[in-house]
Amino acid sequence: MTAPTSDEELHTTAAQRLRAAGLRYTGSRRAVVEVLAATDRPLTIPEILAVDPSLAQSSAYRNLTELIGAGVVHRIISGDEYSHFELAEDLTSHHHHLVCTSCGRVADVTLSDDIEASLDRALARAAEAEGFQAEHHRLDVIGRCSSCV
Amino acid sequence: MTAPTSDEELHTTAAQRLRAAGLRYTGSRRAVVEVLAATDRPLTIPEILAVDPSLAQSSAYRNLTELIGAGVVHRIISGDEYSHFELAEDLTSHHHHLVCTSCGRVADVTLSDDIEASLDRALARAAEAEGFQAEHHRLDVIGRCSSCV
DNA sequence: CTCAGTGCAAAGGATTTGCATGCCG
DNA sequence: CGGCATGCAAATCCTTTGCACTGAG
Repeated sequence: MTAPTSDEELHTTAAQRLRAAGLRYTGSRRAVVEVLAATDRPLTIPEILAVDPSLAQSSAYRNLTELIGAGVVHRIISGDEYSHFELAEDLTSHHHHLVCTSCGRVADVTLSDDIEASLDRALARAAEAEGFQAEHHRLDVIGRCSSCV
Repeated sequence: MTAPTSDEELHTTAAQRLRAAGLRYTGSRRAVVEVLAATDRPLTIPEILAVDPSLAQSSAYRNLTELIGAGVVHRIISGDEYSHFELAEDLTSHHHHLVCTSCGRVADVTLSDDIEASLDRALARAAEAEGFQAEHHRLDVIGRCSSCV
């Protein structure tokens, strides 16, 4: 459950998780993971393709779907535009998102551990009261980024 | 900023907000608001149309868009399916959502005031550190509802 | 060889939009 | 009357899928 610290470790983990799902860690899948690892914010498909134009759009979509299924990548549905993709939280660290209502850009943000802990407790309690089995939470801040003020 | 307590007050507020945007509070717009007011969870377009089959799909989409613009309705992007719609928070009360990964159903849930307060402070602080101007936050719990365990 | 992976193009599906008509003010 | 509102159908556009081909084991 420790987050990998090196790129090598990241790819090893990714390969393991894919293999566990009966899938291969191919060159293009590794390329997608590398693009996501090289940035500090969730990217859209067009952004990923812009970074590595050798990737085919359909394969990018398909590979991201597989990577999500294998628990290597996480998908963020931010709004009316493209989905954003980032590495799974246990490959990076628990964080949340700042979503700009103007340009759609998404940035990462972290909260202090004690806020997270009390939030988790409160959510688990509330979910249980509704007969819900909570798996995780999603917390986004909606606003304007510095370029769009 | 006080939440309306009666249906009458709700419709008055809705009409005011639309008028402020140069729009009319027509019968079908009122019908949409009534459907949303009559339920305790966010609904999809098909669900809204099922409750009131006299509504046309395109008009429902268009009216919801206008109502969102006027601050009467809020849109929830839950996942790969339809969007969910509910009355704006200041017409109901601040709450969050339990999203079922299995059936896509969305339920409302509230947290204690002190959790909300400390969360707001933490988010404002974190957003500011990123040069973000926070407008509001969105917090969803992802999990399984009682029917889908 | 076998079967997953890839790329192209076409299909899918929720949402939006064009256009002619209806209706409130 | 003027202009927003409505409904139908067609268009959009992100995303998924069919199919034939390539490549790793």
